[in-house]
Amino acid sequence: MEEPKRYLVTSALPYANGPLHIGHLAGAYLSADIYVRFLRLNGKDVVYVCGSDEHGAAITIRAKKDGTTPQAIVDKYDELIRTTFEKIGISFDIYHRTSAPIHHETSQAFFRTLNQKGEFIEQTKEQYFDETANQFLADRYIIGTCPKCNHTEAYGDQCENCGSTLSPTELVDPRSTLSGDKPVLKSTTHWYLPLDKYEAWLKEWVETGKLEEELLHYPDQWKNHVLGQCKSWLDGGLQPRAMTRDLDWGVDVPQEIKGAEGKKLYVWMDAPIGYISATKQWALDNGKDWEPYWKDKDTALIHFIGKDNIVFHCLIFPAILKAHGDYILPVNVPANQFLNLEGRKLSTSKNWAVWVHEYVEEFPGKEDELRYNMIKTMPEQRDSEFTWKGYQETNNNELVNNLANFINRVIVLTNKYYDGIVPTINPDLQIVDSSNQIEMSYQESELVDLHDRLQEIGTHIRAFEFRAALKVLMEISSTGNQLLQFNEPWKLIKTDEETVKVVMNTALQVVTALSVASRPFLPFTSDKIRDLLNLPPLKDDGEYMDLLNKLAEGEVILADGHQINKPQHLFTKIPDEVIDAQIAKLEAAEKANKGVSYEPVKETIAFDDFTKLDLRTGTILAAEKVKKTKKLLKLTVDLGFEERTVVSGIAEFFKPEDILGKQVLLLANLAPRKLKGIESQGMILMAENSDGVLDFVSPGEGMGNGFVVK
RNA sequence: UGCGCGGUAUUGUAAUUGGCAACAUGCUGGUCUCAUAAGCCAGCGCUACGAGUUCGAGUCUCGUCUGCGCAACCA
Repeated sequence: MEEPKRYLVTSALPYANGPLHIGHLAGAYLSADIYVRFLRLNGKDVVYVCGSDEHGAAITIRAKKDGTTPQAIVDKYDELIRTTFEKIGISFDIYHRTSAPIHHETSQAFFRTLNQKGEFIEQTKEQYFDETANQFLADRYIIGTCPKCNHTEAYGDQCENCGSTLSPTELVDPRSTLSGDKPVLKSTTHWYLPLDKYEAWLKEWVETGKLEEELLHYPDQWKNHVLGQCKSWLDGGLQPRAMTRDLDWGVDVPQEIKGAEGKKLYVWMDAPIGYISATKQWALDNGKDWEPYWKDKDTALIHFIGKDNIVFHCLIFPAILKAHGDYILPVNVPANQFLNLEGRKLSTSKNWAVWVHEYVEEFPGKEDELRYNMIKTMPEQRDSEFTWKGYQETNNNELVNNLANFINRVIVLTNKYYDGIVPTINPDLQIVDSSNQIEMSYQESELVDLHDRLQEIGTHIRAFEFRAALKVLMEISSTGNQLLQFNEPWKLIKTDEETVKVVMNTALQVVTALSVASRPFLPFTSDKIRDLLNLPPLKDDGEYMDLLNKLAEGEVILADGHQINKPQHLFTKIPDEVIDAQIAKLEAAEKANKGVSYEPVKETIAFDDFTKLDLRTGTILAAEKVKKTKKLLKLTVDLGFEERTVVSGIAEFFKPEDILGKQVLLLANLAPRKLKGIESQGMILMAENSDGVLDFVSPGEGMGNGFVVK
């Protein structure tokens, strides 16, 4: 494949129901930002689009909970996310929103075309319906008792307490979140995308890069885990997937289509089309034509996402694009894995996160410090980890001691020796080369190295190896330090002023190169270095390319006689107190969050209701894991007068051998029910804390079996 | 339970086709004094466990343990 004529780069649309945390940045935004900044610096035609994903059931529910409207929720978070991105330097060409009219039109037109081409199949299924609210209920609108852990507030699609994936019909005692009533099953019709029909070409396209004999991408350039996950889905067989929902918040199914009343587009149909509508808006704003970016085969479409979105961007969205026709498919989907925080998973609901909007408030002017650390530990191939200690170390050891210190040394010496004017040199003089430590002319040593390293950075960035690229950037700074060390201009100045000029001029060329090469990673620092050198800020328009060309021609990149500015520190050390405070904050926030998670006391019951429960003491005689389950144990409990078989969802907390002989309380008159084919005759009483950890509720020492609890 | 991606020095991360396991940090020693007590030089330290294929395995195969994700099952 040839060099593409233009690039369309997307980052996953953030969901507008909460602020951004560092995991978002590490997943889909920093990497894309580096990539597009680099392309722009090489004079490429690139458009980088993103926007807020503002539809879906979660937002309506959030609005109801907060006593406000969905629009108010998305307005609030769209604004917060938008400004946060801007402050941390993510350089979108447009940050759009899916609530915009142009998006509604675009996604409806897509649906219309697919419908007209007969790509959809209509299917009728039974779904819960709230008769009071007079509407069908999305999975998230139904809560009930989790069949696994008996958590009473489980959602229709998932129990947040035990993490089980559920379907609404499995919930015990389902209730509608709208009215609180028990919903009824009613049939509803939806439009399904027959992914099974596309499976063959999707498989060939993903695995070989070929579609209808045309090579569209090289699979070996895709990341392992991306290919792996696609294969996993493809091998498992794709199923038709509903592209519509019964909701009142989202993009309407085009109303002229029969049966469209009350139907909205499924968010995963809606959201990726947001990339297209954002591009359209960008084109309108800038007097451009959007179509080549999506329809011309010379365009490289690249989706930056987190690993949770792989299937949507590698299979479902391509299927939609191809079913529509005329559209190109992504040439790569460089998904990142997940970033952990201090050894644990980031969690919005548990408040275990570093919020980016808080970071930029608390660390003003330190945007690049966060970017640097996150690029360095970016989860490119596997999950990685952010720690405050690590953040401090990379800042102090690498940014301050290496990069900023080198630049400062050069600026200080230039001011001291030459009043800040770049010295004119005698090109025949030799200096000590930093890599070979032998005497060479400055041309053949440092400037050639510099050229090679700059090119190497580009190679890495094009291969989505951002950590590796950053490493090479720091090597440039390291060799700068070596250059000064080996030549010792502060000594040499006493004996050989002419050679010192060569050393300093060379060092200034290195600093100039750094001002450009640092740009994709550390945009704010790039501006600061340009200012120190008294050069205009980069316009992100081919400067990297110009620099490489000049170096290749053996030309200098900072001219003799140029006046630079006075020294200023680029980075400062971050002391322990600041780091300790952040760690304390993290723990406090989590604790505070825990404090509010007590379950509310249930409604008052009469004594008679209590006496209906027959609670008995018993001893666990036998325990074994129920096959093919993660959570279930089959227990045999001795009640003195009889033995009971009980299936209990405690396998995640207790090993069978550890609970033999354990005395427990058993609800003995619970109606038996079958779990994985085993009849469970009762329920073991467990206490559960806010982390979902279970423990037995046991009688004191020496109590026999079979006795009544009252 | 199945599938996918992982497990590398104190810590964080590397390692095209199998070929001397690298970088940063850390620690030890040396050295410079332009610089933000920074820099530079030298040294120490690692492939989860067990087997197999191979002249040669971090890399390939099998098993065990284990982290994460996805899916299935699921009162």
